[in-house]
Amino acid sequence: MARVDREKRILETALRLFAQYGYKKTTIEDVAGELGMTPGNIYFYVKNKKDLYEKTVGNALRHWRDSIAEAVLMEQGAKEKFRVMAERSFQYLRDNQELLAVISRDPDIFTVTPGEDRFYDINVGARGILRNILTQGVREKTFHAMDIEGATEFLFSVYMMLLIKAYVKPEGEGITTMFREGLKIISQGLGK
Amino acid sequence: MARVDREKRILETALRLFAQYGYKKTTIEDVAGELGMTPGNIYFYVKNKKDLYEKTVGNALRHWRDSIAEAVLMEQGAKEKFRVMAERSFQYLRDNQELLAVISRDPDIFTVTPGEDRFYDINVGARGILRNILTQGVREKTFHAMDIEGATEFLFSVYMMLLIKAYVKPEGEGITTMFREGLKIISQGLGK
Amino acid sequence: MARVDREKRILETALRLFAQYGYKKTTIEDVAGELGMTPGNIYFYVKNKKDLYEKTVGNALRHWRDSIAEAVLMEQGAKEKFRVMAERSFQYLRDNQELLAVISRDPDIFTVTPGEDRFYDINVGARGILRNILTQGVREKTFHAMDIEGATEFLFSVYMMLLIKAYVKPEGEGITTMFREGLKIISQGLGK
Amino acid sequence: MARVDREKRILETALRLFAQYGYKKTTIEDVAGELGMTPGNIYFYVKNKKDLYEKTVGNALRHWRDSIAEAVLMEQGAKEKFRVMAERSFQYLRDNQELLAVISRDPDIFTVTPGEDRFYDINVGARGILRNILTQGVREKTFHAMDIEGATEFLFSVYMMLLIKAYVKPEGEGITTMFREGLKIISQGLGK
DNA sequence: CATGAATGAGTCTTCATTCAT
DNA sequence: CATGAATGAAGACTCATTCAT
Repeated sequence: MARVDREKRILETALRLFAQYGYKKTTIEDVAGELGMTPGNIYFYVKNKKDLYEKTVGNALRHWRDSIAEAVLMEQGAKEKFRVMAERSFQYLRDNQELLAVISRDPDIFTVTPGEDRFYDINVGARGILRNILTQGVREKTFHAMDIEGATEFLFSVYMMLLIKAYVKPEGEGITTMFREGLKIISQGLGK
Repeated sequence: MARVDREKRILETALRLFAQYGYKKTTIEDVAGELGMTPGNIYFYVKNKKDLYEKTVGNALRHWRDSIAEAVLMEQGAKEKFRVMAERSFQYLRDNQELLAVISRDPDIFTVTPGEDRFYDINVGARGILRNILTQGVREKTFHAMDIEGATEFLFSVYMMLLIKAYVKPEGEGITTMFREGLKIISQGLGK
Repeated sequence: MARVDREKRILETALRLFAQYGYKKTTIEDVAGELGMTPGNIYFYVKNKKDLYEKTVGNALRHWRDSIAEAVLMEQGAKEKFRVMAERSFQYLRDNQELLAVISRDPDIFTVTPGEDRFYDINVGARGILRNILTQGVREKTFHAMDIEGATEFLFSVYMMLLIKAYVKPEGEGITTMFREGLKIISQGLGK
Repeated sequence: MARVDREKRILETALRLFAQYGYKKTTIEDVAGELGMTPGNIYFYVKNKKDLYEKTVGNALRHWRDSIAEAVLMEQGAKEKFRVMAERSFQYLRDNQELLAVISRDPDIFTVTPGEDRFYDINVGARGILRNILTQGVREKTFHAMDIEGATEFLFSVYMMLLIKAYVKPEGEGITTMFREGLKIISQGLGK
């Protein structure tokens, strides 16, 4: 029990530091120091610096994806599901801006490279949620007919970009109008 | 003359290496070696590594912006200008993927932070082109009424994102359908 | 009983690992892991890493020496004894190549340093067997007259070297002809 | 000129330290400190710690081999050449016991592994000298007929072993008689 | 007896930067 | 202008060893 707790604390601390300083500038010593332990001891829980990073990000992504999936499950219609998905993502990342900062520094996290993907299953899961909603919407005739794969990828990317802009680099209030306009354009383009 | 030429060669080489390896992993020695000179000598042209990076990126961005401005000037209608702007960006970056790769690694390049902006004037110029087109389109009633600032920011970001996806991280042919679907949604949302 | 058994298993495992990786690269954790125990627990049976090494080697050398002594006891003539000694060494080490590998990595094992010798008594015992045979051979006039001490040391060293070459670093079949030629030269030089 | 000199000094110092402490326990800092330079600067001349070791040993072996080759060239008959080769090796290593110590710690230096050999050409060269002498001796009927390859390998190994015993681990005066007896046996076995 | 966890001292290696020549 | 050489500070990683539980 204790072991798992300590590992959890390490991953949380690492997430915060990676978010703040980036991979290169975050040292193992930083992480250890913050937790009142020694650098060497980190290696008891983690193989590598890279391993620490990957465990940290994977962990955070998994929580995020699960939170969204859970929220979507409670709705019925495609439009509702789409709205809830957007809202929950928005809220979740508002409360977990460290994850967002890490994503913004390393957008390859969401790149589904054919073959060797660091977070393959998580990525597949995240896109799967969106894909299901679009599929349902087209079937219900709530959405225009569309190429599901392409639209999924596009919306996923646009949405992540918007969130990053919104939270990570808040350029004054301009962000709000950008948001509003962007969603308007997307909605007009998407729905019937 | 010689001095300027040599500086130009340095910036070109640096761009290629920053694009390929990123800021941290590109060493001054890499740049020097590629040019057949010594690390020490680089410091004759540049104050430090960060200075080299900023000169390199600024230089490349300026060329890009000028190329687009020039193309837009030749057209009359807003729709035409919009189309030409998109096309020229597309072509220019197809031929200068190094710039794109650098942008993709450091998206803050386009963040217009009030006050301390590394590439403030270039960013203002680039957005200015798009803003003018949208303004003209709304005036001509070719486009829906919209909040110009917000829409500019949104479209600018989406377009950069699409280009990065297209050129920097080509995920097979999936990118093509994503492109098609994305543009369709945007067009439906934008035009009347 | 249990205690002794566990210690025995530790020494056997350690021998295998020291043989494969050498002293420095063999970690206490390696040994413990191989046995399904923890590094800390090793220290219950052994004072030190060095202590582990010395117990391990000493143990293996003792078995080897005893096996040879036993075989030699069964023969009468010096020539027979010499032959049996060589054969038994050959066979024993063929079945215990780990010991050989350790010797080959740390030939000082056989160095009889006056005073502080890690394996003094074992070394004395091993050479004693050979010395007795030579002494008997000279007395029986089966062998040339010789300086017993010098010849013992020489033959002991050559024989160990041959075995190491044969088993530890088999350089293809070249080793066979080297063996044949070497023994021929030695025999011609030794016997009448 | 200066560069080569400094590299030479590094290799000489490294040889002394590797001889005294072995590969693992010799630190880059030791080498640098001994020369009044910083660890980092060593890496200006050498890629790696392993690279330093290999350059060091290769350099020393080459000198040794050349010295012997030179001496052998001055003699005519096979017996003379054999004697001179032995003598010169003996003398050379008496004056360069650091090389000998390194060899004794890492006998694989002389292992001609099929394919990837760290000191392949030097090994081939060294054995070549001995092989030529044996060939000539057999042709001149000064030596018994023999398998040249096998005999070369055997004598090479025995000789190296004797030298190591003689210089690296001098076990009192016993070594002298061992030497005498060993050479007597070998000579009786070799010559007619 | 055994273990999990922690420590601390070492060691290699990288690289931006400087500067005498 | 250019170079070769040097520095110094940082940072990742290893592992023997200890000890409370």
